[in-house]
Amino acid sequence: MSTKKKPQVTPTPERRRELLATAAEVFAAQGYNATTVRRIADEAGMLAGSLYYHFDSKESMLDEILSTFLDELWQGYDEVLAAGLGPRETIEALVTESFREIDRHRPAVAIYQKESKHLATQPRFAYLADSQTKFEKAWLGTLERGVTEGAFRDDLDIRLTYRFVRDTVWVAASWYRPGGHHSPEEIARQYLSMVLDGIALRT
Amino acid sequence: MSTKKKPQVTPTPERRRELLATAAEVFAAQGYNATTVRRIADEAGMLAGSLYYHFDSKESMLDEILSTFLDELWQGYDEVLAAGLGPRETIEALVTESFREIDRHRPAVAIYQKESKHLATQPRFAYLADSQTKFEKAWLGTLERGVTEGAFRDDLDIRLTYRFVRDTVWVAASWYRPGGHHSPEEIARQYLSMVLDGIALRT
DNA sequence: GCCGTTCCCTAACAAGTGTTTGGTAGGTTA
DNA sequence: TAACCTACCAAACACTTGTTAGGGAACGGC
Repeated sequence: MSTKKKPQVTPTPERRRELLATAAEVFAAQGYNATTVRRIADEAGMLAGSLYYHFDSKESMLDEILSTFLDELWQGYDEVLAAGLGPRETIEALVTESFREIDRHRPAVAIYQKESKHLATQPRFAYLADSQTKFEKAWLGTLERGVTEGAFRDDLDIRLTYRFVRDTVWVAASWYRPGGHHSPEEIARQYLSMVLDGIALRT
Repeated sequence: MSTKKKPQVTPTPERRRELLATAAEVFAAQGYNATTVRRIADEAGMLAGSLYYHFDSKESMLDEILSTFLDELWQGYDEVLAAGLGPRETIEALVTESFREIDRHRPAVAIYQKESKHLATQPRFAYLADSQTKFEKAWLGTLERGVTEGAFRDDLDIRLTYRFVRDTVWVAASWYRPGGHHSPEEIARQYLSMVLDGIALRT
């Protein structure tokens, strides 16, 4: 009468990632603080207390979600930055890589967008602030290099430009859905086209 | 022995706006769900229960903050849309007006950005969904008109363009601080310059 | 002086929160 | 068969949450 259940849900390291994935999904949808561990457990088909067999706190789930994402992000970024490309090509590669990360870690990116600002003040999440500093150095540095080398306009406030480019890319995580009309690369291509050349028709 | 207190803090309708302003500030900084009424009361220099003399719930504070903001926003938008401007001029006016609203209602905008998505599902906040529909109609319509009239490029996914423009503008609320280097109008000018003409140097 | 209004405090409530403890079904190993 | 480990459940814990009820100080009008 009862629904048949798989005798063994999944091997242990796999199961952990599954639970983190569902937790990330709920965190992204409802917000971290608005999400109860009972809700996560519900979504995972178990009871709240059972989560504590796999993780030692709700916060450590969030921690693992964010740090895993950032690790992979910087793996990609560092590769791009070490390639020795020109400013324009570097920006293009960074934007493309960013959209790939959004494609792979959409919930994590959404959580990062919403919560990182006030999380970064807590010691446990200090790496968020570190990452942001590193992030700004990479992007802003590339833009500045682009201005001196004549690739980018010099009549704009460079910090405004930085925030402009940064935000346009990462906010996409709030509406992006994997399996949509466009691939991450296609979205990156069009975004780059808009950011670099504008949406107005050249006359 | 007790600290001297102002006999009357402020007249009654003024006081209400003061409390909403501090509440909005805390909501924006910490997130709505992460904010306790005790924290708001603390910031306002009173105890939690005392807030309920002015408002009947925490949710109604949020409601009033958001609806007040949206009312004023649409007042400005409707004026622009009724002016009968061309597509490019309409976009310029909408962007400028948006940055003015961010300047005036920064906390409300930040809250709206973070919470509107999952608030819109609740009946009480149905007006958020309505507003978003109206918003999309105005912006997307203007962009489409601009494409057919030859003001904007026709080789871009128009919905992608819409989200691009919309996001670049409103995300600014997350970093904007009134009294900074640039006025809202100056920020709007530079943003429009980037969105319309791009950040790459024309050759 | 008395009354009423405004605005806040004190103290508590019930519901919901993250977390812990002890137990146990089922599989694997010896 | 016995011992053991994995992955979960059942039930409770301490605490925080939004909210309420009753009271009281300050002040103005009469």
